[in-house]
Amino acid sequence: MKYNYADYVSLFKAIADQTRLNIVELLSSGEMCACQLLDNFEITQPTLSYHMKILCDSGIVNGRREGAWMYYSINGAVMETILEFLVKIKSNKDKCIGKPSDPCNCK
Amino acid sequence: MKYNYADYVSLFKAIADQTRLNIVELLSSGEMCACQLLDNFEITQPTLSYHMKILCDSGIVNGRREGAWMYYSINGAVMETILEFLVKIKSNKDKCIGKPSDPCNCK
DNA sequence: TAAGCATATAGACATTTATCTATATGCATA
DNA sequence: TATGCATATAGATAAATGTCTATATGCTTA
Repeated sequence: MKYNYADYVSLFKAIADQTRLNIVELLSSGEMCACQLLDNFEITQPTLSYHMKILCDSGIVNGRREGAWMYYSINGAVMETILEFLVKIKSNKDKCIGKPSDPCNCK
Repeated sequence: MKYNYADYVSLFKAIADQTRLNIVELLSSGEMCACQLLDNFEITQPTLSYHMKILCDSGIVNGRREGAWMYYSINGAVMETILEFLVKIKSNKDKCIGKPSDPCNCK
């Protein structure tokens, strides 16, 4: 899948929230159902549902329905995509050997 | 430096904005001064200043004053910290061989 | 020291976000 | 099929966010 700029922003937005980052951490140890997740927070069920929608829409989390239950898990491929993006940003500078520190040419 | 939970949230918040993610990408090719950055956007100088404060406060970007000018650059160590955090989240699941898929025990 | 430029801060404001309560939907089972 | 449980959606609302204009601060140089 090809990611554009706005996609990356929505990926980072998805994990730029205390509750959602916590959810992602919980899911990192394996699939969990919504009610199990809910036990870990002081939020209402509709609020969890709202957060899960944001996480699923971003692609970071996969949802799987099994009867009445929803099971959620981390999407490893999307995590990999984020990692590659950050590695690229981090290493661009390192690769640039002997870059002249251009003086600011503001008039 | 030791990072806690709220720190990671503020790191992701810092790059969870179109303008700021763009700034970070620009800085990935090396140090730039504020006025150079400003040229790349359709925002006012105070708005850039607001974004740079968020990026610097998070730690992702370093600021260096040289007379009247501010020079900004990526903080590689902090980028590395983010990467390690995401790698941990991604790999937790992979490491878990033969994990029983616990049935949901909601009553 | 006075003027000018680069950057930061303050205050106002519109938009977005996270949360709740109430209610709808949809599956399972008595 | 009627009831109950798991989850989703709608609507309201308070707080946070991103942007602007106006102004302050602070360095540099004529």
